[in-house]
Amino acid sequence: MIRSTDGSAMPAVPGFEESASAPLRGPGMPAPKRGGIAERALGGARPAAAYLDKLNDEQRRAVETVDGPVLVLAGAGTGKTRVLTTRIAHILATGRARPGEILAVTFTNKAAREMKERVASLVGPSAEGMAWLGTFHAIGTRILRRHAELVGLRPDFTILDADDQIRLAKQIIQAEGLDEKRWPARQMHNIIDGWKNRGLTPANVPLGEARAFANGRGADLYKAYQERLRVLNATDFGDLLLEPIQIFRTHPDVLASYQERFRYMLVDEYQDTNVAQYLWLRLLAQGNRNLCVVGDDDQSIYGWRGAEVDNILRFENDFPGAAVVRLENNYRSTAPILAAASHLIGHNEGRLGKTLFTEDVDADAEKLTVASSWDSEEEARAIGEEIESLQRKSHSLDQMAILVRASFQMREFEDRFVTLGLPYRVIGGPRFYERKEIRDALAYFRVIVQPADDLAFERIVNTPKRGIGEVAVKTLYDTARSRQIPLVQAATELVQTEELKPKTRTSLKDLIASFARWRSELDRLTHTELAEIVLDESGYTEMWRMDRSADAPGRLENLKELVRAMDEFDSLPSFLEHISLVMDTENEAGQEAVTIMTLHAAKGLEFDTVFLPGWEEGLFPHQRAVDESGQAGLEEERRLAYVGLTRARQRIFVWFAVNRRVHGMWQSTIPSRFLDELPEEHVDVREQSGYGGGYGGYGQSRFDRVEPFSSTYATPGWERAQRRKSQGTPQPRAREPLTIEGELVAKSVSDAEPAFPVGTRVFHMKFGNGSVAAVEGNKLTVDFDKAGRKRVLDSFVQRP
DNA sequence: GGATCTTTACTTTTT
DNA sequence: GTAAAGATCC
Repeated sequence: MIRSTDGSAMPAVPGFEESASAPLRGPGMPAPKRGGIAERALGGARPAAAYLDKLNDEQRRAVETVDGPVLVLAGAGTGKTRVLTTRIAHILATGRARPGEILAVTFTNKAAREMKERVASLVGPSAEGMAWLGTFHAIGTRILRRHAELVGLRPDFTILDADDQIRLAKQIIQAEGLDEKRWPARQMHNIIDGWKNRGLTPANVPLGEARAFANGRGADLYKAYQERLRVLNATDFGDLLLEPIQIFRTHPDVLASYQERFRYMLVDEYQDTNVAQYLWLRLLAQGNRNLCVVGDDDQSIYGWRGAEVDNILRFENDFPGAAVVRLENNYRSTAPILAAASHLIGHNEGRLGKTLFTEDVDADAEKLTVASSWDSEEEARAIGEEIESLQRKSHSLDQMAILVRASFQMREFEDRFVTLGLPYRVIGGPRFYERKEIRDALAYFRVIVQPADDLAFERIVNTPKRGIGEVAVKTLYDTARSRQIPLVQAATELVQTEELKPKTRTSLKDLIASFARWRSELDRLTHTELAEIVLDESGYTEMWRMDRSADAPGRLENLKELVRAMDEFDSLPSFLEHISLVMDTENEAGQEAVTIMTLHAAKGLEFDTVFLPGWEEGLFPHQRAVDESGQAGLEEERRLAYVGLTRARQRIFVWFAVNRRVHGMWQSTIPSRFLDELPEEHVDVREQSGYGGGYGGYGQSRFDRVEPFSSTYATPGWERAQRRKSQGTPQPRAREPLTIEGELVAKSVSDAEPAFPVGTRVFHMKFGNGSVAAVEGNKLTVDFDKAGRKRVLDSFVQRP
């Protein structure tokens, strides 16, 4: 995110709203209830201990139980963030620790930012000294940079994002001569990511799992991947946690220094921690055990990316004697909403168990509305009408949200709202820094700052098109790989030879010269000036200006936006450092609008009115969750429903469509089992007429039983995929000889004594046989029998 | 090397 | 149905 030097949030820059991340305190994140408890708690600086008055008994206990392990089970809307921030304020106010001695960890940058702001509102500017308040990854990076050399990295290592990781995985797969179709890079990335989430290094991946990928070579590929990262002086996101764990384990003195430094530790959203994060925390907490974790097992919805609800369930075992505080007093929702949410989540087993209650006894509180439509288009139309009707009763659009299970559902709402002229905003979708043009531009900057950044160089070497095609890139790679040098350096050497076609050679030479020039101007120009020059001289902006496609102007606008965003930082490296971790931009509040987002994205937010469409079997609970994770999957889906319900302050509309288009085919649906898990006494079933049938009164459900649709997955493609998965796959043909480490070392050592002295007969793939006329380091001048005199690299010739 | 055709996936997604 | 990535053709 963009922040000014004093740490306050900057107004969002226009254009950034396309990034569609949740606003800081825009419509999605409303300010606390006017005159409400939260607002009073936030009300400016006040004498010490006054902050405690604003808490209820349990919250106060959670704040004041400062020493020793504490588990705070905070239900939805029970003032979880307030407890965390007040606790920090309390520790500071009572002089137990200085700001720099508190470790406070969150999952998202947004949460970290909010926490810092709220602590600042309680304790004033000293909150700025909280250097260790941040995301797991930000703090991990900080630790790793300090001790990088202990794990074979330089302190200026680059952090690769998912895109880079997949490309790296692809290179490994190719280098190993595996069939890219059978073993997709994306899958390899997922597997490695999963291992890293579980704290597994290549050496301790369970044997069975290591075998599952690439005919038993899964762990080898992981190892190769890690080795590549070292060569690139890079880490991926998983390493930001794994490497510090490694350091802590192998260097007790380093661990001890951190255990001493962090006098108090706090963790937000503990139910979302994965094994690696758990191990990391446990190592740090073993010192003084002043660890306070806050979470809600009922809101654990990230199991699919490695979160272990078990971490929260077994906290008391890990930290015997832990104080457990339950926050159950809900300040957000009406009684019927809480009753519905509690009733639904009560169908899950294996909970720590909390019962939310509210002191708000509004006799007029609305029941939940459950309604159905003939199909998904009708559903969007009906919800649109509902929104307009609320709008006429002067409800703010900012206070309405449509929470969907899967992003494809958003489209029908968007289509409908465009027709109606109803303002909406979509949260989620590709982020600003994930856009192609932004990533391309960043790649240029990365190569300038870090010439060894091969992934960045490869990305832009032929973007815009400059005649450096597949063949040329492959030649670059071969050279780089065989000599263990970065691509840029390989390119520098290759252009001095005649390995490449003259045209290719010239443009590669130009590119390298450009990079050298830009790099030399790094100190002379401001980084924004340089950025503009780079984008201009490289022909990158020109490329989009020439592009006649509809989105080209928008992309140019994004590039301008990028340069504007860079202005907030004081140097190119600091900008790059920032964005690798904080791929996050502010959303301006702008016009009043309905929010459309996924249930996952909605966690932590609240709205007066919440629409929950698509409650159909197969979609919600999602078929795949049930198929792949069985009961556990179903329970996670139910928690997702719980999260959805508890986002609402006043009213909820649950919707389902009788027919929905699945992969382009209309299919009839079965109403979600979750509908029947809502308490009847708090639900108004809206009888729908107009599509025949109707429902209610007959069948097993209160909702119409419709023909079950044939499983989506009974399609030929799916079956093929299943067959492929289950079959033992034969070793695909080796595409190119494996480059073996020993050989490589031998080659680079050979520099001292030429492997091909003058007069040696050599063979070159392209130029045929010839004899060496001169040797200059690794460059040979060879008189070829047919092709004449050429300068080539020694790694391209062999003895005949 | 670039344009065009074909194939494939298609839940959720932060860092 | 659709969009993006990959393969194939020119």
